Amino acid sequence: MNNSKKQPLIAVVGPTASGKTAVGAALAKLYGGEVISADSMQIYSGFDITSAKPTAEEMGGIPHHMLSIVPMNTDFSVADYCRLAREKINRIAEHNRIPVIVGGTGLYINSLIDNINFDSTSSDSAIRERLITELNAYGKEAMHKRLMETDPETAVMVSPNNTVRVIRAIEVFEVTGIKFSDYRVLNKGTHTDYSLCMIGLDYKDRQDLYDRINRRVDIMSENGMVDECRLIFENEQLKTACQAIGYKELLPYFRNEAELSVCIDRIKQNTRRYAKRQLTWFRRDDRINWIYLDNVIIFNKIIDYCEKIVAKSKII
RNA sequence: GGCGCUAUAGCCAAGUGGUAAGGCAAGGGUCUGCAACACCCUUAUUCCCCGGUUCAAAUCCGGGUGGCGCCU
Repeated sequence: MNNSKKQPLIAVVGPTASGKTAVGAALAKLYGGEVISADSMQIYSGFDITSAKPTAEEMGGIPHHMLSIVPMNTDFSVADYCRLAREKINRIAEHNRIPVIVGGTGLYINSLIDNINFDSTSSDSAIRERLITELNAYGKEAMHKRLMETDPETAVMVSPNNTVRVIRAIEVFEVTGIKFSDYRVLNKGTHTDYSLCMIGLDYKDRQDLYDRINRRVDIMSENGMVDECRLIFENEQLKTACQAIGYKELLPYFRNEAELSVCIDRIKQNTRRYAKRQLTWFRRDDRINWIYLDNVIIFNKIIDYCEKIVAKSKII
């Protein structure tokens, strides 16, 4: 009912290599919008080929935001993403244009549209470093036990092996004095600021997606991914960006510890697994209208489907 | 043609008389400041086939079939 007051927003989501880039740009063109990328690796400058950043041609003259906005050697987090992306959305809205979120990083997208609150300081790198030192000294079971004492709800949910989450939960408690389980509830967005239309791209036959992924890795390789990563390997001190698929699998090759073809196969495999994880993230969101691309050969057909979905959502 | 070795999941395998380890791949799931991260769960009623011995066989015996190696 008060949907009309909310900012309309289109989101194009899906696994890697499903074709989001082209669809996003086409929808932005169709509705007079601008694209906001939601990709945790395309955020970094450099890594143009490796992270499959849209080319100028693919952007088709449509403004794209949140691409190449931070140097590779800096830390970046969801909180930073939400803050910056909201600024962009507000500016686009002021010009009465439609923001089109396009990306595969589920955490970024959900945090943004579901209004999760990251404002209160609840991160402290000094404390985190100390906790990691303690983890190395006492072991993961000891850290998990410590979490169990202060916050059993979270401890039960998180395996002792999942040291990343265990440490974060302890960190939140030490910084804020609030249990992570309560912190989650407190910061949970109670509403969305947007009048949403979410479109998901996928393939009914998983093998079709995997074939696309394998092919794309070969193409990226032909287009200079290896040289791009080698240059970064030789010149940069990466922080968060060192997790990029493509980069980390090539490291053994740069160190003369593995053959290139083995590393390329590894990139394909890790990309496939990543796509699978993306799908489990997005599948649980029933706001998403899925389009299955298996037998769709003509691109405009996809856009026709999208148009119908957007019309039905009545956000515009 | 003769001799020897071998056969366990999609792949690599452990198991040599007591009721099928493990790894990889695959599938499903979790996710609130590193998320292209991290983690969790599932996956052989059966061990190439046929017969025998035994309370009990993937394991021992005989035969067959496939693979590998050597000899002629």
